[in-house]
Amino acid sequence: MSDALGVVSAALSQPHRVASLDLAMDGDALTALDRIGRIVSIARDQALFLEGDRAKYCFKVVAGTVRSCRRLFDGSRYVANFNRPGDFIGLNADEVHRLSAEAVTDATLMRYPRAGVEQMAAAQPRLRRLLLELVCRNLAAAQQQTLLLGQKSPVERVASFLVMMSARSNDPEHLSLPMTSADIGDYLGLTVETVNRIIGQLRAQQIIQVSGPAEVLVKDIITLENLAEAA
Amino acid sequence: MSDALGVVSAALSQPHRVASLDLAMDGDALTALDRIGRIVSIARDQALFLEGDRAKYCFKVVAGTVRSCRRLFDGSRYVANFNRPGDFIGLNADEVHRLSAEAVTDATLMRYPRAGVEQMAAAQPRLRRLLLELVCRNLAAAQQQTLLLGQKSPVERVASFLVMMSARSNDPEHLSLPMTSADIGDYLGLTVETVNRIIGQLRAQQIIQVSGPAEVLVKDIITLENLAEAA
DNA sequence: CGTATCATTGAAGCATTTCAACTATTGTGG
DNA sequence: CCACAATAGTTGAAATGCTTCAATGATACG
Repeated sequence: MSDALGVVSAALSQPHRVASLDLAMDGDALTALDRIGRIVSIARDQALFLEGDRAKYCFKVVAGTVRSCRRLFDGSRYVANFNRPGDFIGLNADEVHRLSAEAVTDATLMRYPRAGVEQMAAAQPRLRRLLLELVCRNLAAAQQQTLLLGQKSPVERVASFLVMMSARSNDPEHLSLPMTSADIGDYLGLTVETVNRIIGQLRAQQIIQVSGPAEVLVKDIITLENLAEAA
Repeated sequence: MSDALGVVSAALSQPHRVASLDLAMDGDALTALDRIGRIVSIARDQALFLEGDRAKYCFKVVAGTVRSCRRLFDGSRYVANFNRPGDFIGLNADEVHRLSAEAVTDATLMRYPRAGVEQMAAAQPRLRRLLLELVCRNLAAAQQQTLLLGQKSPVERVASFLVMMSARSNDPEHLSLPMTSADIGDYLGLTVETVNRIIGQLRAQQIIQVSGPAEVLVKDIITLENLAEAA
């Protein structure tokens, strides 16, 4: 069996659960990791790695936004995650990446050789636990997404997405959505048109306000959460 | 932060990846685990534990089929997994279970105290690795399900489900589907009617054959795989 | 300044859902 | 062991709502 030291794309956490903050508490275990890391940069729409690539490295987003996705042979695309600063991307894959990672915006990342990470994890229980925690968090997020795609209506999906982004944002009222509608659509299992129409509705209902390109203001988080909740 | 020794509901693996077999290779690490386990039985439709319950134990299915699911306040239900013999169910949850586990059929399981599992894992690298492998496998399965729900058509979903069940079956041509259409529907994000209509189509096309209640014969796995594949 | 990409809006088509009725099966109590 | 009740599967018809197709408008970028 292959090595499975899963370092993982730390996915969007479910609402009402802070994802990054409690990670900071264990920051020292992660900064230790940084000793074997190297900064890499990547331009918008460039691939960090492709599905099927040998998983030699794993990454942590330092700045910018990255998407984990897969292209299907019929041309459609499936977006599994948006990765924001602090999130890990990488290799729960056996030997190869199961998802591609592409830069939504110009991005800066920390790159860690997987072998090194495994060595450190083997020696450091705290780091090990932290990495496991990340995998579990990702699993929870994936299951949450499963629920969203399987049971929620388009409006609920978009509302959930916004609530999720709000929960992850530094300022919960002020969202920056650097990804395109197509990205969001492929993430939520909807077409671009449907996503936009729903955002239009939410705007008309004064629930959100579009302040600029990629800038959204949440005016009524309560209503938004009510719309989101079918979970 | 809570303990996150994630032992995990080993989900249905994606097609073309054997899930249980390679696990047997590391069986000794798992049999060691059995020293702290206890056999428990559960009747059809009974809950092993509920979403929100304190996650004191984790389980391994010995016989029967279990579903991991969640009930939404609007009455609908979301089935995350079907767990078959050899699969682990349990606690990637922080302190509480995130999903309920209910018996699809009368079932026998091995129950392990989580604290004990964590102790053993801390001491045994092989076991640790094995459990991590299980978590990662589950994550992969959840992402696969995400793709299915987000991108695939109803026919593709049902075909995928059958291919998946075939891949997990001892005899790939002979499937036993103990779960109800409602279970399958909630798993695939479809209504009972749609599931049944599609199964009817597949039967009419001689791709499958329903030999008895809960018994399906796969007559044309190639076509089935073609129908399933949008991934 | 022009081009390519992305967002927006409209209208039509179609597939799944929803609703409803009926049949079959399972299980239970008499 | 039969009969009835409850659950599950099946089929049909209508409705809804998302997708698809198409065109326009806005924005970023060369």
